[in-house]
Formats: sequence, C-alpha cells, structure tokens
Amino acid sequence: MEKYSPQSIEKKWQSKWLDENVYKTEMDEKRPKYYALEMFPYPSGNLHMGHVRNYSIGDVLARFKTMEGYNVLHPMGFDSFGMPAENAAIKHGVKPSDWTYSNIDNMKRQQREMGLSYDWDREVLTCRQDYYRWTQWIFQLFYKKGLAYKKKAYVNWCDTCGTVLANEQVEDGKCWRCDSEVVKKDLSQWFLKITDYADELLKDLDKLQGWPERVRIMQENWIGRSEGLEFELEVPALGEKIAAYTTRPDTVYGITFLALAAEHPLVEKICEANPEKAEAIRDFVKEAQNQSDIERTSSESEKKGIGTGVYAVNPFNGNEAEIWVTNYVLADYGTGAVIGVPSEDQRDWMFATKYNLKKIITLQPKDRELKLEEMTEAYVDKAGILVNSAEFNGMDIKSAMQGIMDKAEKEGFGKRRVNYRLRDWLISRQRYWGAPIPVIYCDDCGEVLVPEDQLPVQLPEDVKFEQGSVSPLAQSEAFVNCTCPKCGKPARRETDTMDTFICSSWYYLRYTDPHNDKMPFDKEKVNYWAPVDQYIGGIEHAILHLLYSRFFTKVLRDAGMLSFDEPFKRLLTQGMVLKDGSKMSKSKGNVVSPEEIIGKYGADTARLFILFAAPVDRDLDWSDEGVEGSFRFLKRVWRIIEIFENQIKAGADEYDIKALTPEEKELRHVLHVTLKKVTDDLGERFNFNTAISTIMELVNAFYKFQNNDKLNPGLAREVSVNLIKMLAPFVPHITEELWAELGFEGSVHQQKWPKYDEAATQKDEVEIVLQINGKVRDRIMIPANISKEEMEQAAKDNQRVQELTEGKTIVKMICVPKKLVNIVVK
RNA sequence: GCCGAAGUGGCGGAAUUGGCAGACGCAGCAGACUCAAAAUCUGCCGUGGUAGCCCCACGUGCCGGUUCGAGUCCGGCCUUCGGCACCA
Repeated sequence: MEKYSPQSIEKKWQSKWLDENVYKTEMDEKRPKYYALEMFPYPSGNLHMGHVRNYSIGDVLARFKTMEGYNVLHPMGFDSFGMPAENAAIKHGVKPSDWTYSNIDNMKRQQREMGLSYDWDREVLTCRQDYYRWTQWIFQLFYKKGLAYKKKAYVNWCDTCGTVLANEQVEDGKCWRCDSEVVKKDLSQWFLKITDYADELLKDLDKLQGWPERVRIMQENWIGRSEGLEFELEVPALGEKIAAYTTRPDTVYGITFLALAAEHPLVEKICEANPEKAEAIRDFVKEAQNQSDIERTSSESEKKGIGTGVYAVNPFNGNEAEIWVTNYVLADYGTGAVIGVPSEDQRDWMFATKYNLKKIITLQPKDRELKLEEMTEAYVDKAGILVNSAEFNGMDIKSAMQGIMDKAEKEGFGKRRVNYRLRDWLISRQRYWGAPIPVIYCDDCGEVLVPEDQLPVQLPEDVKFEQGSVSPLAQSEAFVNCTCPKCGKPARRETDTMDTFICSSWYYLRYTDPHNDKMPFDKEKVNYWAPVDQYIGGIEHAILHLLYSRFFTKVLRDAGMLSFDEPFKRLLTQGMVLKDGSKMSKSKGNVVSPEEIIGKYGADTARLFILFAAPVDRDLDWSDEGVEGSFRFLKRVWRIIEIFENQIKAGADEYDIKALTPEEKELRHVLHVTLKKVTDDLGERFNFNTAISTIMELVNAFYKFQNNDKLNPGLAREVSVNLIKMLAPFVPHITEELWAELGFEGSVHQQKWPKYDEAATQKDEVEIVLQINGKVRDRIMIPANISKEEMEQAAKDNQRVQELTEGKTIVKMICVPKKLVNIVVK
C-alpha cells in the first residue's frame, strides 16, 4: 500500500461516484424511505465552515441510513433569488443571473470536493423558470383561496435595500440584511394571510417533539396568543364607537381614560370634533410618526400622549373616559385602542401619574388594603377581590372575568376574542431579482391573475440597475405594459417581486418531483418522500423560514395537494463555527477557508474534525491543532490496515472464536462494544463526537497488536471490515479506498451497516468498585453474573475492606450488579 | 423585565437510568527509533499532602437540601450566551 494521500484518493472517488451516478434515488415501495435534508444555501460565492458543518452532519446521516437499508432522499439546491445578486449588478454591472449561476457553479464544485452524497438530478434552483413558475402558481393558489391580498398599511421600509420588509425581517428595529434603520411607510402591499393559520401553527407545535424545545418556544412566543374581551365604547361627540381589547376584563370598572394609537382611523374625526385642540393633536401625531421604529417600540422610551377633550363612555358603568392620542399604542395589534386602568396596570399608572389622570382601585388583595394615597405603583398581581365594580364586588378575579365577559356579550357591546402577536406576512419586494407577482392591473377589471398558461411571468433581461432608484422592473416599459387577460384592454403588470422566503417555503416539496412540468409536484411522490425526516440547519431560521414553511405545508394540505400537517418531523439546529471565540467574519480576519483546509488535509479530515470537535448542536471553536489531530487519526487508520493487510486478506469471514487468546477476545469485545455504541450514537442520539471517540478507542486497542504478526487472521479481518464500515459515513473517501485496497467488491457505501454480537459485548469477569460510606476504597474482579449475596461476600472478604471496617458495625450494604458494592458502617 | 440554554483539567469535550468524575482529542512532559530533525510508536499528564509507589484529603459556578451515594434530583443565588420585549 502507498502512503495515505487524500488529494489523489478523493479526486478519484469523487469522479467515480459522479460518473456512475451512485447517489441517484428512486421511489421504492419495498424499502422504508428516509428524507434527510440540509437547508439549501444562498449562492454567495463560496462555502464557509458553517456550510461544511451543516453538510457533514447531513451526509453522515444520509450515508448511515442508506447502510441501514433505508431508501434515502438526500438532495441539494440553491436559494438563488435575492438582493446580493442585484447589488452585484449595481456595483459591478454584471447581470444578476450571470453572477448567481457562476457562484452556483463554484459552490457546487466545492460541495463535490466535500464528497457529499447528493442526488444532483434533483437539484432545485429557485431562480430558474422551471421553479419560479410554480412559485407563482402557488401564489395564485393562495390568492384564489383568499390567502393573498393587497392592502394599504404602515409597513417596514428599508431605505438601503429600497424595499419593504416582513415583521420577521426586522430585528431590533433594524433591517435583518443590512442593519440600517427601518422606517414606517404607508404603502399598498401584498400580504399572505398567515394569521388564518395562527391557531394551528401554535397547536401543532405539540406534534413537533423531534424539534429542539427552544425553537418551539420561540415560535410560540412569536405567534403570541392571548385571550380577552373586545368591547365597544360609545363616543357621543363623534356619533361613533371605538373598540378596545383587553386581557384583563376584570379591571374594566377602573377605566379612567382611553388610549389611541397615533394612526387610529378616528383621530382625524376627533380633531374635527374639537377644533380648539386639533392643531396640537395633529402635531403630536406627526411627531409620533417621525419617531423611528426603535424609539417607538422600546419599552424604555417615554410614553407620551395628548388629551383630546373628547370622551368615550364605559359601557359597563356609564363613566366618561377622556380619549388620549398616544405614541405607545400599536395601531396594528388588537384594535389600536387600549383602555386605561391606572391602578392595575403599571404603564397606565405611570401615564396617569404623568398627566394627572384619575385612578380608581377596583381590586384589593386579600392580605392588606390598598389606598391610593399610599400607592407608588400599580397593583398588578392577578389575585384579590373586586371593589368599586357594581354587581361584581366581592368576586375573585376568575369569576369576575367570566361574569364581566358574559355581561358584555349578553348586552351586545362586547365579545370574547383571541388575539395574536403574529401579523400577516408582507411579501411584496420592490426589487428585481425575485419571482414576479403574477398579477395584472386593469382600469376596468381591477386586479386580475395572469392566466395559468401564461406562467411564468418572466423576468426581463434588458433592465438597468442603479443605486437608489426605483425597482428595475417598474422602469421597464416592456415589462409593465400588457393587455388585460379579461377584457383585452391595455393594462399594467405588478412590478413587485416576492419575498425570497416564499421560494424557500416549498423547495423541500419540489425535491420529491423536481422535473414535473404539469404541477409543482405530484401528490403520490410528495406523500411517499415527505415529510422531511430530519432537517438540519442554523438556529437563525427558528422563526422565519421554519414558520413560513409550516404555513405553506398547511395551506397546500388544505388544497388537497399533500396529506401531512407538518413539513419537518425532526429538526436539528447546529451550532456556529467560531474562531478564537467569535463568529468567523472578514472584518475580524478570523476566517478559515474550507477550500484551503480541504486542499491541505483533504475533505475526510475536514469532515472528521468538524464532527468530532463538539456536539452538533453546540458552538464549535475552530482549532488548527485539532485538525492536525484528525488527520493524524486517519493516518493511523490507514497504517494499521496496512500492517495487517496480509492477515485481513487471508482471514475468513467465519472463524473459530473459541480459539482466540484472552487478549484477542478482549479486542473482539472492544469491537462489538464499539459497534453497539456507534450504532446508538448515530441512530438515536446524534452524538457524532462520541461515536468518533469510540472508534478512536477501537483503533487504539487494535494498535496494541501492531507488533504481533500472529494476530488471528479472522479477527484481524473482522475488526478491519467493521472499522471501515463504521467510519464510512464520516470519511467516505479513505474508507472507499481501503475497501477497494483490501479487495472487496463494490462500494463500501452500499454495504449493510454491521450488527453487533450481543454475546461479545458481555464479559465473563467485570471490575467492580468497593465503597465504604460512599468512598471508593478498592476495586476487585468478580465473575459477571454472580448473585447479590456472592457479591456482598466477595466485598466482605476483601482485605482492605476488612482493615477499614475493623471494629465498626456494618449498617447496610448496597449492591449494584456489575458496578459496585457500598458498605455503610458506623 | 419575561422566556430559554449553558457553566466540568491548560483547552475542546465525556460520563445514556442517581453508582469509579475527567473517556477521546489538543497542548505539554518523558522515553524508543534516528548522525540529527521531522514523522511515527510507547508512557505520564485535576489540585494539594507524602514527594518513588501505596495511601490520604480536596475537586464538576456559589450556598443549602434529599440520598448509602449527586456533575446528574430539589430549593435559593451568581455569571455567560441566545430569543422576545410598550402585544393592552
């Protein structure tokens, strides 16, 4: 055998796998299916270590499940619409498509150099017509079901990106992509009605037991369900009613004012009703709207308001409550109007104190009596007895709540209501490089869908890209001008494209039937392969992509296109790859390039290190010395096979196990313990790091025989064959090479995963620990299967135990079979 | 502020059901091979006492508890990281 040289071995096998198309997958009803999926990347140009980690995890799983006998679907593609391509066009004058496709070519080459077992025939590119045609088709499906609609609203706008953003894409009041401040704009935009599914999206989180709990909790918080009462307050001066929502109906007798959002639709009418204050109110509204999103939504910022001199009537007791226009009430949550109950809500307390508004106590704790003049803050505990609340006086909170809501419903001015924090998904983007929204506007017919046989609405090629200008699509006369499909008159196309998160909300379904040109996917195929059995990706998608995909799956299910409720059965959120304790980034200069590492040590070493260095779901600090260690291990594997090459080839698959020496029996024991542990770690627990460390122990045990040329050939063969098979999912090239080198037929990756011999994992003799009062005092070897009494006797017979218990009374003895005897003495 | 996760040698980490704390790897030290170095192989490697071993004490963020026995369970803190944050 020659020296281990990853560069030549890896190239050789990669082209062989590619030429022979060994990772091609077809439906097969005879075998159980397994769908392993890594989140597809954005084609930024190069793979980074996060990708390497993601794909290494997925590849081990796909290869392991294949060896276990599953029919494994393991596809890859590119989330290839999006801003960076357009920015490249603006900056360097390259076409977004050219930029994108050349990046894809480069990244695919890098993926191939990693030795990943993808079925490339199923590749999905979201920017290709054969894909976005169906993205548009699905949009139209949503439209026909009333789940896509256009409305005017105060939306999040990023000036740098020149487009609107979804709520989920605003982080701390800043754009998720470019970090610039987000402002509010009043625009007419397309939305998807995800709120229709809020309840199911929340409820079905219970079905996702294979997801990390924290992701489920994050989604739960994001959806933010609350129950309460919505009721109407009359405003005699306007001849109107204002609806308010509260989760504390028990406090309604304490209302002393009504707070409105600055954007509340009745604000202008209130100004008209009270001309004296109109100007001041309008100024206040303007000021509030000029505040940035961060200022307005921070809990630290000052709560301001202006009294309008117009009053609303509390329907419960007829009391008047002045209407205040404020900067803190959100226009798009609840009704945009909030009751002010100073004594039982801390924010209302501060607001009322600041503006000298009345406070009424309507809730008294059981153990003390509250007095307004002694109180310095609101009483917010949800415990006590109602006072000042008419017929509800003396009730506890729970019954008062029900009674008050019953009253509102009976008298017809209010209703129980569930509210969600989740808002509808704003999907229009004023950008070029995305799937055009397939809608036409006609002066006579209004909004008209582009007929299905005219899909896709294609992106025009002859457009200009300029910094800061309006969308290139809106400037393209040839694109905008069209005829109305209904009446044939001149009409205009929608020039907005879809949020790229739409494209990635269904790609995992397309993989099951990627070449279908009649439908997005065939029902039978999608139901065979999907849902995804194991999804692997970064935690950054905990809400965005994972919530949207769940929504899409449910809508497509309701449309009869598939028959499951959730797209991803199990989810694994991998940790980040760090260097020197912080995230790799160009600005910090701590980037380690996968290409360099693969060039120097080979893909097998890179994969092995990244899987060995830390548990998959934890952050991993990159270590150059650690990589050396992984490389060293592979060289050790290579050499030990080389040392025993002759025995392995001479050995038989069936041999006389009874003839083994005690040392050889021990090696065989280690082998089968390793098999058991590795199988368990890969299949049940995703403990790749400990699976590898166990294999290292096996190799260490094998090395004990390195100078022993009398090692039983059958055993040498058994150990080597199983060692190679166990390593195969992790390091596919070196194992394939060793497999061939030893003269075995076919690919190691098409072998059956080895079974362990239960008998060999047991031992005749075990070492147990002798404890006195819980402290280890000695260790002895005893037969594995002796009785409790025999164990106790063996412990008592032990010389050290006798020395240390001399003159003391044995109170108790605890025996744990095969582990320990604890003697409690006084 | 609310919710969640984590805290173990010089470092990454292991300990699956409450049962030998520190597997495996990195770094370090020593030896073998070598003219020498690299590579490789072997051994040592938590702290302190004793200074060779044996042995003893201490030790999993801190304080307390349950238990024959706690890194693991319970109560109370501290620190770090992540998510949400005027949601009425």
